[in-house]
Amino acid sequence: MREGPDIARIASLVGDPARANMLTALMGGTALTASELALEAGVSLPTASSHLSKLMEGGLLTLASQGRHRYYGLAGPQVAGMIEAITGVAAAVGPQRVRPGPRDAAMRAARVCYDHLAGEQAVAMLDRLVGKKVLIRDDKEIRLGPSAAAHFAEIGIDVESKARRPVCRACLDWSVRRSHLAGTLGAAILDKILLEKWARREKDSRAVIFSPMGKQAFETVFLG
Amino acid sequence: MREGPDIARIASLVGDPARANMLTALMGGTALTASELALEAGVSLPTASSHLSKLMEGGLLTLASQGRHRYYGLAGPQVAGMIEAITGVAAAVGPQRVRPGPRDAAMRAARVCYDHLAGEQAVAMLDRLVGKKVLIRDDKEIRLGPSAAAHFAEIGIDVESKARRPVCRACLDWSVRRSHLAGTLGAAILDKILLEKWARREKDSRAVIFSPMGKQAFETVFLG
DNA sequence: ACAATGCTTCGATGGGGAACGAACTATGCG
DNA sequence: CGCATAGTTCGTTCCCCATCGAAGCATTGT
Repeated sequence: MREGPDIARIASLVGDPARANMLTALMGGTALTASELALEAGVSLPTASSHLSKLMEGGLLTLASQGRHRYYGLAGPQVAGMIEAITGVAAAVGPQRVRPGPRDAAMRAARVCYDHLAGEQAVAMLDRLVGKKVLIRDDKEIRLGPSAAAHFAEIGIDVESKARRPVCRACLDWSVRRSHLAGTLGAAILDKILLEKWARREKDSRAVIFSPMGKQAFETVFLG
Repeated sequence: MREGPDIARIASLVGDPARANMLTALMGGTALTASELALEAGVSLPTASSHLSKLMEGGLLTLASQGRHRYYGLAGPQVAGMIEAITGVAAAVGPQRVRPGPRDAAMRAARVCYDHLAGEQAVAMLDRLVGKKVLIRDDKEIRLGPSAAAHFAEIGIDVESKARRPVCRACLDWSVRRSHLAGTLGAAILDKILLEKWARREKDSRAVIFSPMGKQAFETVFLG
């Protein structure tokens, strides 16, 4: 019978699906509110709150209170490294799934992540925006570049942040293992994509299917 | 709501105390039988068997049947790395135990991590090898330098990689929070240390105790 | 002061899974 | 063969904890 660092305690904190989803969401590097995390995890607010207090007690999260908002974030790089290690094993061991069907391919290409676009398309888009210096990537953070307002106004998107929620946020993509764009800007872009009918959402799935013409338009506007 | 690699599934496997004890025991690097693991975990044989089949199904263990004995071992370095990462977090946030005992000091100084050396000694060694440009550290990756083959041949270690496993790999050290050397080269070095009797393994522990002379020899060869 | 929002606490419910004893299978030994 | 050792499977019991609705605090806005 062994003793030492209580590894089971830490692992079991990550071992609940709701908590695992929350932690994965926080891997983007930005702190999120309890409500946002409840959405990410797919549980009610009371349930999320309970989970969050457990994660706090376990030392995996930090809390920054700002008025009536409470921003939860990962406690540090060591915790992030642990999540990444677990994700690595899960990814290595997981693909026991029988042949990735077309749905999986579609999911990898483009899917909804809460309220914004994720997948290869989304990662390519963020790369391009950063390449054109419309957005500026600092370490793990993303900010608007000087030309951002003009650039997005042309497309018909207002980058003024009405809500308190950040305009830009990096969100880690599990299929590509790189960041894509979240935040109100990411949400606005997804809205536009669906509004212009460049793509439609697959029913009962997070996959986003672009029409041939829609893909062309998307690439012209965001990857051009 | 997120999807992707099922991290909760993997984490919950580690999240049970009995299973966590088994995995920790297997971090020593040697495969153990079901009965031995039942003892380590402090559970009955049927319970242990049930846990082991779950760990097998989760892909965390390998099984080698030899007659009526069934030897369970960690599935690979990636799994070992994950356990180390979790241990690191647990040690960092853990209930700062009243005064670290001598055993803990020994563990911090040098211990076995699956099949290679970890602890302060191992971190110092990697630093020195990188300093001498025998190894080259790129971001998170470690490669052989031009002089590596000659350098290790002198010591009696062949750096030719026969297996598919990488020769060098960085492994995060929970006690020092820095990387040490894993991979086939790391394993070969541990082999040499034990073969030359520079150090012995503490019974029922992962600690590696250097003799005064052995430490001297080790430092001459690897830190000189 | 009152309403609205964001979040936590409380209490009741239900399901999952960890535990063990007993019975069963498999390998080795005389 | 029969007996012993090593492990797994089965069935039962029991406890922990994830879940949600309702109610309670706290902060902000009007």
